[in-house]
Amino acid sequence: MTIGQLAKKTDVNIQTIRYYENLKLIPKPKSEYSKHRVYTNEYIDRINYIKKAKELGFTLKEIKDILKFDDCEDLYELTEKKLDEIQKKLEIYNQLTKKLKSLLRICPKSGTIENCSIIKSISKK
Amino acid sequence: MTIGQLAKKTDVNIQTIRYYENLKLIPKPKSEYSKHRVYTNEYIDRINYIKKAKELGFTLKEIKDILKFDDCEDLYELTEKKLDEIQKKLEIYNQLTKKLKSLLRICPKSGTIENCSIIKSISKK
DNA sequence: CTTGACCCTATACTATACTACAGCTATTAT
DNA sequence: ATAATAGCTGTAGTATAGTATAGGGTCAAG
Repeated sequence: MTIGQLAKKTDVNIQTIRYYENLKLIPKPKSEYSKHRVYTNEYIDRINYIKKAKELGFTLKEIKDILKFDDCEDLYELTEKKLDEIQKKLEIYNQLTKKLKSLLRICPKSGTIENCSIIKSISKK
Repeated sequence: MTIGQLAKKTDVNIQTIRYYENLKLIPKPKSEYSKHRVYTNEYIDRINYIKKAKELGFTLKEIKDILKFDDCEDLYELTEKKLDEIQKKLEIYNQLTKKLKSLLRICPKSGTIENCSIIKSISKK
């Protein structure tokens, strides 16, 4: 399979595949009879794996680590850490939602900026 | 007030203040008797305003726009858009939390990676 | 009037995750 | 055999929000 075909099958950009290769997220394919990269089907799995892990909130750096793990506990800890991070973000976004909603509720939606409640709220120290 | 004093009072890096000036988030201070930047107290307010707006989830680019608004409706719309964005992120993070929690629940926490449920989950297509 | 602390500009670097482009080469189809 | 298509490397650019550094200049105190 060429890089273009792999790109289509995984719905990932060609450049991105080469970028992942540079970051050593995927191995350089052995392309004995060609000067172009020749991929096997395993590469589809590998890239889908990376995509899945990204969806789970892992960074590329962390994914590189995951791919090297051979001890389950390390991954457990990383997943716990990740959950923690995400819950912190959740809290921030929950607060933000409340704040913005209340700003929108009290906004007259018209008039000049001088009387704008949103501006007033931002200006408060 | 010098830039160093302003930096201390607002708890913002000196370089960051100059960076904001470059982005035109804060005006160049008129420093008639000096070749250094001389700030008035208004600059403290301005920078705190920027910090507040950042907390509300606005990007620097958006804050620049907010600072130029003279119509309340424009800001209302931007705030609505921002709320929408944040709610989308909230949803993603909520789903992520559920997923990661269930991964951690079923993880044996020990043993080799071959039987790891987290890995298995990531590998699922 | 010198010295030390602070400030100046401009440029480069950080992190993250790509994306684009120039200039060239390989492969495939006709 | 030739042309079209696709691939190659290496470098640079994108976005976001800064931080760091080199090589100077300025200011205030003693």
